[in-house]
Amino acid sequence: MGVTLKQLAASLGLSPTTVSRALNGFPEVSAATRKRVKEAAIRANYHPNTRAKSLATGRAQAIAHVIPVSTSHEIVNPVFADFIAGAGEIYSRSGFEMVLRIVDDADESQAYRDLVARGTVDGVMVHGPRTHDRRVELLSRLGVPFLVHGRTSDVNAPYSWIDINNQRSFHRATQFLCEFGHRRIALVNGMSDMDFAVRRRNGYLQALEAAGIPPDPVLMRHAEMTEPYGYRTAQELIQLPDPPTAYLASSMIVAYGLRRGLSDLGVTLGRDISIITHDDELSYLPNDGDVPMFTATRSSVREAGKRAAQMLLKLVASPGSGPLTELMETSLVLGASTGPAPVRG
Amino acid sequence: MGVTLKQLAASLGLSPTTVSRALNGFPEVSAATRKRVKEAAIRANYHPNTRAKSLATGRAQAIAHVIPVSTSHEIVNPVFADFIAGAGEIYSRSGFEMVLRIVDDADESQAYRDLVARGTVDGVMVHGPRTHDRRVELLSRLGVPFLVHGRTSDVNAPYSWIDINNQRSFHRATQFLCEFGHRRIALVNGMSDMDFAVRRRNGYLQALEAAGIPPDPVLMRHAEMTEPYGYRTAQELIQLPDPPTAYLASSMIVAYGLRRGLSDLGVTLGRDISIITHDDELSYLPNDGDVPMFTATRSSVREAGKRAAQMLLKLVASPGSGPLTELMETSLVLGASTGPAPVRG
DNA sequence: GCGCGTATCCAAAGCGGTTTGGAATATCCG
DNA sequence: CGGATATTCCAAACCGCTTTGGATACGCGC
Repeated sequence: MGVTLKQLAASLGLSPTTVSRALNGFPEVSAATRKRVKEAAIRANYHPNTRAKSLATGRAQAIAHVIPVSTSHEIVNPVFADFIAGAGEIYSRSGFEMVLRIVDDADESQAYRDLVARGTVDGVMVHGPRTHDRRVELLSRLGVPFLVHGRTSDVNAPYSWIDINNQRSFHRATQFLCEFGHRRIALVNGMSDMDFAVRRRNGYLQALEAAGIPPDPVLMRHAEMTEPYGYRTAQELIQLPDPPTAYLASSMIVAYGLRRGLSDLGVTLGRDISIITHDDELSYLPNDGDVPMFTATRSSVREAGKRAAQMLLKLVASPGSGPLTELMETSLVLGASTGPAPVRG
Repeated sequence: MGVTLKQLAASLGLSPTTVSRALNGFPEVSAATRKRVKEAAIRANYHPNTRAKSLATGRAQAIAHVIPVSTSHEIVNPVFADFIAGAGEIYSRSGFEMVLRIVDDADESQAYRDLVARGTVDGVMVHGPRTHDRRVELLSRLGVPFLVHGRTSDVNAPYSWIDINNQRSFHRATQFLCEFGHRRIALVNGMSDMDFAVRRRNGYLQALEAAGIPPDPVLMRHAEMTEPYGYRTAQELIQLPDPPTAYLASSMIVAYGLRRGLSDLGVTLGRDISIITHDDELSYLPNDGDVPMFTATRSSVREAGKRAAQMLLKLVASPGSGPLTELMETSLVLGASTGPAPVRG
């Protein structure tokens, strides 16, 4: 353990009060003393004890990220890693700590209560919101600043969130495919209770309707976004009497699966069959270059993490600043995986 | 904020002392009182303030995970997410908090000093060790319990770690390929300064030597483990005058890239060319089924996270318990991506 | 009835900081 | 030079909990 304020003060022949004020930039201390104190602090490698400080000030200087992992489908969404990397950068710059909680969604409510009652953190980041997410109501009631990465429907109370424009993205992507003459377009989506999945489906359905294409339930898939899910889906759908000529994938991982499933059957992407995927710009799955492999709706989840952290810190600093919201637009990036619908034989 | 101990005590007509002892199971309190206190605590949704508690006890009840992210190669290793999910499960079961630090490796040393001097955590988990990692020495000197996920060479002081047997895994995998008649085996490895990459290369080299195959530097690749890296490598190596008939990949992501690179050239895995990959059992990249897609050296990184957390908690509980080490063996799982070396035309 | 052990509870002193309300010294001004 | 005003520092209370060292009351044996 390090030096305490008291020890430092004693070694300088000063009171703890003065040392505290000198280090925290209060005006009631002479410039000479402040300099002397600061130098001594560095020399002694003095760092104020976090717990004591936050007990005294009432601020925890920490943000919790609560990551739901249900026992049923134990998938850790790979976007968390990049989102958290972005947020962490902001936190350390602001002297905040990031507390991570992996929580089974069965006792999730208890986890939030606990976190707030114990005063462990000043704010909460909510991950993976579902369509009707009770956490928003719970956290509002608990009166702790929080920000949702994504949104949830059917909640009347206002709340702070950051999200990408899922609906518009998938609308555009679908529209783009329609303009290329595709009429059988499959939607390979995430779990149906996730809010983002619903919004993407809405965008998809609206674009189909605008193009006068009746939606086909067989072409709309929902599941955990793994690579084999993409593979399986491609292999299944291609056997349909009237198979899709284009696919919309909800993540790069799924898109890789689709691609593998299709190319195993000798299909050439962008000629025989088209794929558009959402691309979170995960660092180990870059979809870049002059002509990216996939045509994609692109948005950096790492950047979202940065902004989310900034917004949440603002909410913590001034709780009255009302609900903050940010809707990030995605860019539709043209890659090698799309082309006009093949002319029917 | 919740109820305080003092308030709870006042509402019961008891002293804070007695309430504290009642809740923490001390014997100096009557069964009747204890029952009364516990019930009141639940009714009032009382949770002891973490900061006050740990200030009083001197234990932070928290573990730091420090994740290095260098500005040069900003990759967030996808295994972190699953490792952390495993560790987090153990922590919450033991009432510990997980503090995450994303740290630029330039000021990494400062981050550890800070963390310890401030008393923010009781223990530190070290991620992504390099071959000569100075962090081990630093943390030993700071006198904080720590555990390395992986190992580092050339450190004389003993330290605690958990690792998979990288060398043995890649030895076995290489040997397996040799027995199938392969003599041109590429190693598509991670960054060369990472400790795991060195150990895997050693295993590979030893197996080659045992089989009487001189190593070819051209076939040994090192880079950040992205999918395009695998793709590019496959496309490059196949153009060699004497191209490899088998590949060893350091991760599923890289293996996917290799597979894509090869199948784009019309290669059939397991017949024309073989691939063995290391498989961390990432939840969104399952390599399972009756016949997994890839023959793989398999080891669950999530399980490693669990065990690592348990070990670190043990170190924190009894610092004298000496360095704890665990070497996890991998299993070599036969999949569809390997077969005998093709007979030369 | 007295002394003593035991059961039960409490007052007060920390833990390491911040912050309020002075006190002591220096500075200024008429 | 005396009093008002800054300037500079400090003692002590407090944040919410644990824990030491009693205090009180009770039961028991002699």
